[in-house]
Amino acid sequence: MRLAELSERSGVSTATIKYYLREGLLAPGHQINTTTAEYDEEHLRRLKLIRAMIQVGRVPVATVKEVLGHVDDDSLPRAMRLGAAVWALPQVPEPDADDEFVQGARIAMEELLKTLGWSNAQAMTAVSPSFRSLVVATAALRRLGYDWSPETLVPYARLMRQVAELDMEFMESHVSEAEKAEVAVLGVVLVEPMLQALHRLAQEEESTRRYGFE
Amino acid sequence: MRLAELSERSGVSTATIKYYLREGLLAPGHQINTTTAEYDEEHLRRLKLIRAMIQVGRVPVATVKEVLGHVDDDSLPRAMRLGAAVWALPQVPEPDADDEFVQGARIAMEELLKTLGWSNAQAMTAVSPSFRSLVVATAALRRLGYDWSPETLVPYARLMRQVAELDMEFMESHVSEAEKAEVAVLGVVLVEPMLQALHRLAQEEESTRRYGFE
DNA sequence: ATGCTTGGATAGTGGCACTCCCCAATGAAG
DNA sequence: CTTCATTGGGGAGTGCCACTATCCAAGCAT
Repeated sequence: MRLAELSERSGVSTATIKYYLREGLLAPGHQINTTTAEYDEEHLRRLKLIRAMIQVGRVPVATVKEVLGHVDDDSLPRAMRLGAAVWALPQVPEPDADDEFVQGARIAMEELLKTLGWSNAQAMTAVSPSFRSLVVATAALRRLGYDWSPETLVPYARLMRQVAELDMEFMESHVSEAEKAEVAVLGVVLVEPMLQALHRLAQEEESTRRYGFE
Repeated sequence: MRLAELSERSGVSTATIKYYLREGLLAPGHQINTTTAEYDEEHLRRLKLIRAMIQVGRVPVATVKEVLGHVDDDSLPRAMRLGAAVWALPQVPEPDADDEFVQGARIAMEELLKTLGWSNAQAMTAVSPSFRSLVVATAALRRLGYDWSPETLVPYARLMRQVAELDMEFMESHVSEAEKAEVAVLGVVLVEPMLQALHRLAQEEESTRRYGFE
């Protein structure tokens, strides 16, 4: 298939596909001659994945490239590919380490992981971007005067652990379909917006159930 | 307090505060004369909230204004203020209604809400931005060949319902502190990044527990 | 009197995700 | 064989966003 067909079947304009090719998000097609390149089903699938990451997952173009690089890195075992890909996803900016709220939040979150017994996560606290996000969000809440303590977070964390178990089960049941770490990346990039949407719907539902429209 | 002090105590540059004032995010200070305005603790608190929404919640400036407008709308009851504020939050763009995947996803998600018995959410399917996000994400997954059916989502939705219950409990326990709908907005804008971070940490933990570093 | 700070306003910056336009080569149609 | 739309490639331009910089006249503090 040529560029025009790839564009039509994916719903992405040729100009944008060219842009992705230039940025190295999409592998070049098989070059037949100076003015013709052939694309296959794998290109189409990859393009759909890229679009989903950008539009649904709101992942920046540069980050998509990095994430896909990790996904394709055959030298890494599966769990590490997922880890590397997730670590590349955009997170909150580095906090000011001197800030008292940040320091307090960090200690509280380390305590949280200890309480939960998440030993792997505990070992990663110094470097994990997810842990950093957690600290930054907690610090922001504390700065606003909310005592967001480990005890408050423990039930949230246990629920998210159950969500992660569902993720893993979904992955396992689909390994045959696309055996790459792609499924894992989708599990983060596309499932997160769904969780967010479900969370907001659940809040509306619960809020209406409790308080009605008073 | 004058502008300089507001800047120092919030960690936001005077130029940026002026920008927020211009954009109408922050109420003007009490004007003493042509060249002096006085700000109070409420301004400081509001500024911290704005910063948290922008930096941690990644909410665009224009949206922050809209959300705060709903939060301050005394003519609405609490549940509706929360709803209005959440609806103003950025969501995925309007999907192509003609797309077959979008249509299929919409039907599947309506079925999901029916199964869950979320009657309020069900009544809102036509307009709720959260429902739309859910449909768009599901359609993207289906387009990639994953049969993401209502049955797969039910356990996720039940877990998010439990999360929403925790949110409500947190809100109730803090009504005294800042009785406005502010707490509810925080519950969405700041809790979501925390949930996301916890989700990713839980995935890492669960992935390592199951597969180690093979 | 002087020099710094104030609010107010305008213009500029840098990043991002495209989008437009031009090019020479080419393959398809008549 | 001639026309002509299409191809991949590349550079420049666009629109939006969140600031950021600069200028200004008025005032307050010393």
